[in-house]
Amino acid sequence: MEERKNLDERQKMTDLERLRHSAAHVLAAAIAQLWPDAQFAAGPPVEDGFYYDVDLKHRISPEDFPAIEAEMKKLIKANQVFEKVIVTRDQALADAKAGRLAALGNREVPSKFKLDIIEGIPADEPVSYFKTGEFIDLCAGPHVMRTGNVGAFKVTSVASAYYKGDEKNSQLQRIYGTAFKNKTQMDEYFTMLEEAKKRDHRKIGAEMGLYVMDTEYVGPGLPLWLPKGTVIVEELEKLAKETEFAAGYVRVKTPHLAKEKMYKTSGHLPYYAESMFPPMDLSEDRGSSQEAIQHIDDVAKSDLDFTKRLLAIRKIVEIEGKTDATALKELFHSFDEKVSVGKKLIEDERHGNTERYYLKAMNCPHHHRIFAAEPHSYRDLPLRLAEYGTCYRYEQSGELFGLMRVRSLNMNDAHIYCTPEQFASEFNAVNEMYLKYFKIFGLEKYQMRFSTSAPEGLGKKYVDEPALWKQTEDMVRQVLIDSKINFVEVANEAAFYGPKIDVQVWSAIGREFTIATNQVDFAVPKRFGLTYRDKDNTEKTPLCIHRAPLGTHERFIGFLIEHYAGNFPLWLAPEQVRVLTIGDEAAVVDYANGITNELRAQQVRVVADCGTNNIKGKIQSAEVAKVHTMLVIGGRDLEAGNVSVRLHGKGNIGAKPKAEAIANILQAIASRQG
RNA sequence: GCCGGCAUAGCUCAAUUGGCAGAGCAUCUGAUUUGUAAUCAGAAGGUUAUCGGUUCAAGUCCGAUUGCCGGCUCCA
Repeated sequence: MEERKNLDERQKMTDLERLRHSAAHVLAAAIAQLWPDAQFAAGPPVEDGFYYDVDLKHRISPEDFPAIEAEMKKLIKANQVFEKVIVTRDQALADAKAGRLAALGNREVPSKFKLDIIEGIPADEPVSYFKTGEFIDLCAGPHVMRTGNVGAFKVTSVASAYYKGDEKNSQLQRIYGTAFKNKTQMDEYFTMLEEAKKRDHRKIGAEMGLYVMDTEYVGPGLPLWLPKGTVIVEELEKLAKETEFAAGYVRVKTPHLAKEKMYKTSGHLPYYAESMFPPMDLSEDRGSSQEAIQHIDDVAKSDLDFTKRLLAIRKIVEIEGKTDATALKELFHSFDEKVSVGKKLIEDERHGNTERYYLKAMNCPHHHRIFAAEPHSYRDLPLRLAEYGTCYRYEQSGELFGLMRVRSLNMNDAHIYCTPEQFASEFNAVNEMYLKYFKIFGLEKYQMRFSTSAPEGLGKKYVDEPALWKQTEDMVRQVLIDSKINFVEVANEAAFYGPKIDVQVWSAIGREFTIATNQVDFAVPKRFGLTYRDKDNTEKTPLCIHRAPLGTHERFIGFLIEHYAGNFPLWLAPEQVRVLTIGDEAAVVDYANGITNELRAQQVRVVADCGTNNIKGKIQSAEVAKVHTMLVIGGRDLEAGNVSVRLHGKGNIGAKPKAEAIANILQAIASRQG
């Protein structure tokens, strides 16, 4: 559920947010005009505009937008004043019951969501309305002065959302719109959207042949990297490996799955099981499990009242492997006799000869076992284990999104085991590495989101180690402050094992992406009993830093596609150079092939186009394929020992001696520039 | 997973009230011998996502399934 903003925070709204918030009221008033029985929930400004959640029998569709916009236009033209009215709590409750809130007049049914919201307003906060004409809405403000201040607006889409974001609550229609001071700014916004659409990684990825989703044979969210996409994958790996090698990392390789014991020990199962693929059961003797299920089925049949709960247990036994005795007691206490048999079977199963394997959703436990494989002295630390590890996460079907949200992912992962004394410099070095990468990719805008725990989550969402939480959070905060890195702190979003930093970057067209992560782990190494021998000859548990500066191949490349609009710099370009001949005279073709071979011998990704097509056609196809550098070769070039260089999107830059052109290409690739 | 929308050739899109599935690009064949963003001609390409239903007749109407898209919740 979204945190409720207090009045101080509300006053901090920017002018644009205020305008959009007001536009949301105008939208609600327009909808109330068209459908008087509409029940409104909340209508805040959001990043690109605003929305209002409404409960309405009529399904609003894009076909309704013109009518809604027309109503809004009338209200804006009327230039109604946003009039703030402070009311007593009783008055507000009475009005809500009379259906008067978020409405044009009294109604037969109460304004149910507003009623609920009033009840949630803290006692020390005043209750206020905003009135525009006959439309009265419960609202703390702030607003613009008049509806006429909403200069330009558009209703953009409709989607569904749960009341207060909780799936247990009723489902509402969320009407999205956007608003700006004037039409010029709104046009700029829509131009940006158009640009984003053109740069959509799914579109460009398909056009350039970078990856495909074979949902029929492989599965949704499981991308296949085509040869051209694999080039990018491997160039990024090369960059990461070089950078990590220089920073003192060592590389390891681990399998894609592990026994259940791994994730029971790590503590991931209770926190993370939902996000993992269901386990593979390799038990030699599955009898007990089958028997338990059979028994439970029989019990279920024997008493319909309990069917539902029994099926829930059956599911737990069958899938989750959770056989919590307390939960069983609670559910079955009135069923002692029947249940005792089932319980016994389940216990047998738990202690039985089970072999359950999970596809790994993260690499850390494997790395922990590598740490555990050999004894360590404080002299070995920090130990930095790096791996481009393939993980599998069972993302909900509705979450999958091109390369940005997938079920198989390759993480630029590493785990740094260090002493508390080493922590600050190690953590800082990781942050420095991020900045280094940002420079290479030309990312000017970034922000680190520092996520901390919340006291009420200890023992539930987070491991119950209050002292360690405080200690590590303080350490991280200090590093961030000392290094003057741009960061914001958000409470209650940490990983279960420690505070974390998510790195947000903005692409060339200003869209935000969460790319990388950097997490502190003071809990899991302890659970695996990892230790090193310290100077004082005692065994101590190391701290662990999880870090993934390039996130996953999948998301990072998705981001890069948009960032570069598919026009990759030379070092990343799937096809770096294409040699184009003018005609197919043998001498010209020989010269072209010679250049092609020379480049290929230097590891340059080069293709020769020596066919009989005319040069315009060859250039057209090279440009469409976003080939970075085109070397055009005709009789003139052959005679002079030149090549004519043409750069994608930049046009012809003229003839150059062959050796010079090749040297320039090699230099640009080696320096990862251009 | 939930709500809503969508699904026609490799890609982008056509197909009148239900009445013979079609075009451009890409592909293949041949011709064209060309100086910086598309040379010409021909061929091939389809159980209209899948399964079921209504109908004399279904790409078109109805139902289910799968996938994708926009959101919600979640997240690298």
